[in-house]
This record gives sequence, C-alpha cells and structure tokens, in this order.
Amino acid sequence: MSKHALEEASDNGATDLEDLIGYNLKRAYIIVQSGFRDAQGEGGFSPRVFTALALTVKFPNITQSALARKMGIERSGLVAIVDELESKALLARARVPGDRRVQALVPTEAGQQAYDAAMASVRAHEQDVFSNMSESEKKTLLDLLRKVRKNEVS
Amino acid sequence: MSKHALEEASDNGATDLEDLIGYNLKRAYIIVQSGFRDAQGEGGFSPRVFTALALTVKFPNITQSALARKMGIERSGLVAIVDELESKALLARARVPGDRRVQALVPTEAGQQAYDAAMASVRAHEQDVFSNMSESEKKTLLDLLRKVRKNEVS
DNA sequence: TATTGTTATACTCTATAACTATA
DNA sequence: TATAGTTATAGAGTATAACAATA
Repeated sequence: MSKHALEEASDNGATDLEDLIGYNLKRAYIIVQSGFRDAQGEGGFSPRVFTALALTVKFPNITQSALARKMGIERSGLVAIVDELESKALLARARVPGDRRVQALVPTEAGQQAYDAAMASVRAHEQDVFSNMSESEKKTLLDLLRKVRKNEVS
Repeated sequence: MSKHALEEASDNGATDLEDLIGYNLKRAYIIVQSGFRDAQGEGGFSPRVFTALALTVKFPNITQSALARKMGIERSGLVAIVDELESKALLARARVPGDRRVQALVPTEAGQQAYDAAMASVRAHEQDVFSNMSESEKKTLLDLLRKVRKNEVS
C-alpha cells in the first residue's frame, strides 16, 4: 500500500453516489423519460405504450405473451396497454386459425402512421436531450448501454 | 442525396426502438436496479432510501427540502423515506436553533455503518452487472451518463 | 398438465393540493 | 407572503395469484 492515507478511502472504487454507474443511469433515465413525455404532449404515448406499438409494427402478428416477454413485463400487465391501443384503433386483436387461445396483434394503417409520427418526435427529442454530445459520443453511449443489456443474467 | 434507396429510411437516425438511446437507457436501468434490489436482499435498502442515506452521510445537517431537491423529488415524498430511516435509527431529525421550521438530518453511528456496508454491497453488485466491460469502458459510460445529466434543461 | 388471455388485487414510487407552524 | 414539514389522495407502473378457454 503505497498510496497516501487520503486516497485510501476510494481504493476499491466508488465511495460516493456520484461515482456509481447505477445512480447516474437512473438520473439520466429520469431526464430522458421526462423529456419523452413532454415531447409526446397531452394524450401522447407513454413510454410503455410507445414500445408496445413499436414492437407490434416491427413484429406484426406477435402474440400478447410474446410481446410481454419482449418488453420484460408480465403478460397481465400488457392487457391494459393493448386495450388502450385497440381503443384508439391503432392495432387489432386478431384470431389465429389453429390456436384459439392466442390473439395476434396487428397494427392498423392508423397505427403505422401514429408510430411513424411518434418516432419522428422521439428522434427530435433525442437530438435535443443529447445536444451537448457528438455523434460519436452518442454512438459510444448506445453501444455501452447495449453491452450492459447483453450481460443480463436473468 | 447520394445514398442508396435502401439506406434512406434511416438517414436521419433511428427508425427502430433498439436504435434509441432512451430505450436502451431504460432497459439497462431496469437491469441494474433489479440487481441492486437482489444485492440488498430482504429488508435491504430500496434505491431511493439508499440515496437519501448516502446524501445525509455526505451532507450532514441537510434539511429535508434541500435533500428532496438534490434527489429530484417532491419534499412530500421524502417524508416516508426519512420516517423509514429514522425508525431504523439510521438518522435523526434534529431541531435547528434559529429557524424552528426546519429539520436537520443527521446520520447516526449506525447509519454511517449501514451506509458503508450497503455501499460495499452496491460496489460488488456493479462489479458483477458490468463484468463484461473493461474499466475503461465503465469510466466512459460513467462520463457519458454524467454528460447527459449536465445537459438537463429544467 | 400447460399455455393464453384476463381479472382482481396490492404494492411501490411519485405528484398535487391543502394544512400547520413558523419566518 | 413565503417556506418547511406534513398529511391525504390519486395516478402510473408493476407483480402475484387465480380463473376460463383451449391446447
């Protein structure tokens, strides 16, 4: 141990909240989510509803259980989300021949358009909230966040 | 516009959820927070209680209003958090001579020790959840997350 | 027996509004 | 008038457990 006494306190990493990745991740996420809601405005999509619509557009005919799994939530929690999107006629629950238990989720034309518009607004919001970062820095952040996800044990 | 037609769809950035920083931020945060709770175990600190204790240790005699501001929550929401920490005798609400409205939060000896132990466990958890990343990558991620926070408008 | 969608229910986190006691 | 702490209340978001229909 050749370090000075004053340095010993942080020998093994963070002793301060501000040095924790998790803490900074939370604070950054709160900022981005809050901006997302502002960008969507009154009657706009909440993050989870936007995610559900986006995945339905990307994977048409996905079942509710599969969508819940992809979103990382319980399938019971998805019911209200799909109800909301169906009530706005942005997607439909379609019967599947061959397995009468499942409901295939299919985006409507209006759903596709609403998704495109919402995505444009989200992109504009991200331009704004990350406006102090270069394209290269944003790419690095994206890659590192993906790497965190990739290491998930579950 | 010299790009191929197939590339035009993503000319201005993300068209896919997976290309949004916000979405990846959320997913990464859920993983880290969930691991935090597992690491703390039964009867352990929730993220927000840990944060409140950490800030009280760092800034002894901070008022409840100031702590709430630092945490980014309403002061009404802090009451239950401080109640919990006080009921476990980890901090005390102290009267302040000169202004009888305020309550200065002071960590107890047990609070300091509980904080040290919890922080050690959080550090171990972060070693684990970011085990596929180099020290350099973790440092970069931390710096970029701080940069996001630094750009906050509000 | 297992799975899909659903309902009922409860818990956590947070916000808003109003109250009190002070300043 | 304004601020600190508090209470009451409501709204998201999520989870668990149970159920009917179907496999």
